[in-house]
Amino acid sequence: MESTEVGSVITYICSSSSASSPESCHSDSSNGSDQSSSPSHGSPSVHLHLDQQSDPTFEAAWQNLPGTEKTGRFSSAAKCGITKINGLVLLCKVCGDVASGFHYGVHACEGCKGFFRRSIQQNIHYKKCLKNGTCPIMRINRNRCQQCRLRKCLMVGMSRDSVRFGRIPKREKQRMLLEMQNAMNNIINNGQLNSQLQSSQMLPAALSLPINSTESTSEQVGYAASSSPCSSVSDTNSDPEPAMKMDTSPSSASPCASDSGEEEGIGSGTKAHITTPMNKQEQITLSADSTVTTGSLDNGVDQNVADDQRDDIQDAWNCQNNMASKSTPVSLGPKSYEDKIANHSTSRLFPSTVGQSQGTLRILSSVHEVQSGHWLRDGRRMYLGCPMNTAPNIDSQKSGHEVWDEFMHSFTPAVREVVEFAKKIPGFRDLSQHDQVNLLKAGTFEVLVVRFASLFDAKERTVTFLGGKKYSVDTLRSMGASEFLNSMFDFSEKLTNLGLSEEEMSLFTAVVLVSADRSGIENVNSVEALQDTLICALRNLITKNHPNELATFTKLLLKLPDLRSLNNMHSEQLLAFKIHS
Amino acid sequence: MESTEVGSVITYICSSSSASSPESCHSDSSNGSDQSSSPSHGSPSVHLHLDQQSDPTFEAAWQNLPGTEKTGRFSSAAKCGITKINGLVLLCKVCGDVASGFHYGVHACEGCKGFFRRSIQQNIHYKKCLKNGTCPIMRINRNRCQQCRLRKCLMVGMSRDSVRFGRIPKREKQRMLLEMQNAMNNIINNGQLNSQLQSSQMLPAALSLPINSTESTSEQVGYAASSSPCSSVSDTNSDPEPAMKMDTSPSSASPCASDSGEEEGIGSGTKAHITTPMNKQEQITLSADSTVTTGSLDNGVDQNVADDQRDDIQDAWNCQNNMASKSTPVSLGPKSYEDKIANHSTSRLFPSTVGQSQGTLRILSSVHEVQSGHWLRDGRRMYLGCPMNTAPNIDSQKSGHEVWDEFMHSFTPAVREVVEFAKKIPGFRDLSQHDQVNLLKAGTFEVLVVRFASLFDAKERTVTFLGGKKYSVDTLRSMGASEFLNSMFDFSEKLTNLGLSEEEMSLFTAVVLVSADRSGIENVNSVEALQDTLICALRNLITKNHPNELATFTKLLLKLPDLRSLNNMHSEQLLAFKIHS
DNA sequence: CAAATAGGTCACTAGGTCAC
DNA sequence: GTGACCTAGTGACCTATTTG
Repeated sequence: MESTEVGSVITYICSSSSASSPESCHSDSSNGSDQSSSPSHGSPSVHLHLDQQSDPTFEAAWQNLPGTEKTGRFSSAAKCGITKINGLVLLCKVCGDVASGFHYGVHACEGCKGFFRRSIQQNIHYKKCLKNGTCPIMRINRNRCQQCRLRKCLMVGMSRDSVRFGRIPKREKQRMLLEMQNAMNNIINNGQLNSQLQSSQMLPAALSLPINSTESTSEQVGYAASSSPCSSVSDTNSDPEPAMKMDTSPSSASPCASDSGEEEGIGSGTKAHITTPMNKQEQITLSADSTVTTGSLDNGVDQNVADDQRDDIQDAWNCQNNMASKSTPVSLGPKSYEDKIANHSTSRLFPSTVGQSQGTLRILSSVHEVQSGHWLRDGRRMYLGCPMNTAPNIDSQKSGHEVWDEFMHSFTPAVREVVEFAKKIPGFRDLSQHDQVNLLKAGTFEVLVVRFASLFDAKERTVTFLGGKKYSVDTLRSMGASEFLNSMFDFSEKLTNLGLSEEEMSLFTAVVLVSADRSGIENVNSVEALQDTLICALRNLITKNHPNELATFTKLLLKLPDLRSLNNMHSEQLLAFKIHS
Repeated sequence: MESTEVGSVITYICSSSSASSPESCHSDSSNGSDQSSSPSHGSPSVHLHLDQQSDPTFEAAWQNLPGTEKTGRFSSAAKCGITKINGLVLLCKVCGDVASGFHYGVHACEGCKGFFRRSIQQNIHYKKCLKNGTCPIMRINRNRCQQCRLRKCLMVGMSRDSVRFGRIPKREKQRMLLEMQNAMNNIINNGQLNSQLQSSQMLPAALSLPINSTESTSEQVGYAASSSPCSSVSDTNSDPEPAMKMDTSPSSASPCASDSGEEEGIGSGTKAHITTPMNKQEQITLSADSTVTTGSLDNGVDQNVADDQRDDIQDAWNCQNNMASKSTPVSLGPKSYEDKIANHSTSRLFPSTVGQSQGTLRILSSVHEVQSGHWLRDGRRMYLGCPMNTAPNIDSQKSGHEVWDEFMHSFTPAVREVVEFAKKIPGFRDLSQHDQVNLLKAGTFEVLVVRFASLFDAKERTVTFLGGKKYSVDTLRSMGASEFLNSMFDFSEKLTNLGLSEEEMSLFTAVVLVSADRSGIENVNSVEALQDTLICALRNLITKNHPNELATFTKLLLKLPDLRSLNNMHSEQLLAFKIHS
């Protein structure tokens, strides 16, 4: 059921380099192997990765695509078990695995093809599903419930009657191409579609998209998933009020108050205030509020904040990801926050010096590509692995699309908040754009961890999801990433135990961001200077508020390396989930 | 994380003996029925026994292999529950028994497979381990502690999500085979089998092997590559004097002096003193020191240090790597520090949940495996990428073996020193062995970075290698890893600029070690308590020595996240170099 | 013919069984 | 409970067949 829906989304993966996958190619048809989904069913849901190798026929259409440079390496593409259209790797409509072709009327992988064949050939009646026939069918669990798998096969349109033999008619190919182009265009030009894409891209989305998370009523806000589709919002330039309250009011003491006078406080100008849900109540409030907030979602696009820098940052980001996004809208897709994080580790893992021609290498890089493109179909996967999500997939009976939608809504605002928050940190905007972007790229996750620390209840061993539901660690653990979870709990517990006030937390958060990994920073000295200022302010603030200031301050600083480790674990976890398809 | 480490080892076990289990062969495919590979995750750790029966195709290639005597026992190999690749019997990643296949994402024996299945099917909660959850899991004792066995299963990556059905892709098989052949060839052709293996194991080597780094004349020392092959050294139990001076003399002020009296100093008992080359002179001094010390190396196997715990740690390590090393000497090889570090990132990258059966996945996993197997032939690669080496390979005209030998000699002492240093940190040995080992595994690199910071001359942009030669950044950069290099320079510069005294440096180093990544730590509270004590001592010391103590102290703490990032970059760099083959 | 797919094959594994 | 065996599947490859 859901894969398809998801399917409504097109997953374009930019494989700049190579062919994505792997495997042994054995089908000669390389390029244009597309096949569309002629069949009514699902064509729209073209799951695919953008692969460089493309069919000359369509080449023109895509030539502008970033990362489509042809290396010629796999141009043959021939004999690949992978089905591509124009470099777009198609995914199995049943389970999301890489499709090997158009089987029984649907793009499917070898596994689902074989399964369906056996099922109909022998007219097998599988034993009843134990879960009411609601099992999600994904690559990793497709073998757990045959009944549901078969149901899914039928649902997405597999049928003996839909078999298509022989070469793909040019017409169909053409049609398919058009369809894809339209989809692409929509993504590019349409504010809405965006919502889907953007959400998937997290950060960029946050940067360029208005969240209808709407203004925050008073305190906690918007993190809760707003189920209202943001599709209605088309104004990409509008700058909605950040879901997180960026308090500039006097109510929040200047974080940089430097009473001790040792160093000067940070500029008295703007002050960034990040509202963090520290207590249980607030936690709950959070959800409640968001709901409230949600009410005004659609209309609440906040145009007030003139955001001169937003675009710049977005651009910078694009540059970083070197996707030539501007010219090729499609590229927007892959440039996701998620990607960012993943690339984080990925890029380090496969530095330029590496991803060469070697077999192993090539494969790895291709995986990289693939993965980067998986944001869509892997949303689910990420969803599975990220406790920050609105709800674990376990109890989800929603369609993949709904789940995805929720997921995206739950995160976009938060990420955007981080960006907004950063921009209000005195001195942050004085850094070069390049450095601002890099700090955000490296530090957004860490900031979010700090901010959501209270959602992890170490005593009860539960995690309150952004949607307001609580889940036990065991439940979550069953979804994997247990080590990461443990670390998150440990961190959250320690941080919470410090009992920081909101302003202290805000200032600490600023320090976290400015302390992000320095690799890639142009002007390290500037960043360091800013960090010094912030740290000084933090120390002063804590000194003022806490009796045993030093200990608290020190402990706070010691949280930085922990955050760094969590960040790394998360990157790897993400990559894992992405790859795990 | 560690699961991998485990894996990282390639165990070539002479099947003749082992064969613990085997027996009933039932799979028809006898010979070539290997499976290898693929596996992702863990595979690297291709644990295998060399089995005689092998695929005729490859037979020739391996016939010379040591331990390949044919017993004929498994010659039939047909219908064996044993998984082989080319005659190499794969071992269970959980207990070391002979693997019957790739179960739940990991090569496992029938026993562990069944155990894991029952555990997850019935969601059994085993009763708590009586030994703190530190039970080593080996074939002979795997049934003694269910909790630990399950933990180990999870640790090595077993997961329902990692199931792989169907046949193993040819490519992967092929690749795996090649890897193994290379490794084997290296082992076989290279006389210094041991030296290679050992060096490749770094830490273990350091722990168990006497270094013949020979005496150093007066200046540069010990770390300097001693070209003498250590193969001659057979006394594994000898305990050479650590090259780094572990000063217990009063000369070095107690690092934990707590004048301020805010907190108690660390126990007045043992004091760890690490001599760090901060200035050029000292740099030399360092060498001198070590030299001096080194003088007693060959003969001076320092037996004084009654090292009761050393073996324990070694054992723990072995256990961790669960290679049944004891019985099979060869297995010792792969358990390397290098591997450790690499696995660090590797394992995180390809967690159990990941390495699936799917194409994309599978490939990744195989890469993972492959890489793990690279410890040997990649030694060179690491060499290339690590500026800490005695000399960059650029000017090296030596044979690969010599280079490798040098490399290993240059590092072994340093790593050993870290271990020795750790043991002298007041309170460190009070931690559980498991935690001691994990802290060392996670923190050794960071400690070395701190210690060698002065070797990076930011102003001149040169790096003084352990052999005493200086190289310009540009020269080094040409070998890749420039980002990493830059970060190393940045870090070193900042650290050096703080102008810390030796004792401050030592204490800081202790803090670094105890602040290592906590994931995988059993008793976080103990570690934290120790850290608190050390930090307090550090603060007091700095407060005493520096006017602007707070700033210095704060800056020092801010170095911790930087170190963490460097550590991660290094892991990735290592992995990259390894993969880059 | 070349391009593509249905179906066949069989290397492989999850789970079930049942003697210990 | 454990783990050697067995069975029902699973899915990577390959071949036969269809179609442009």
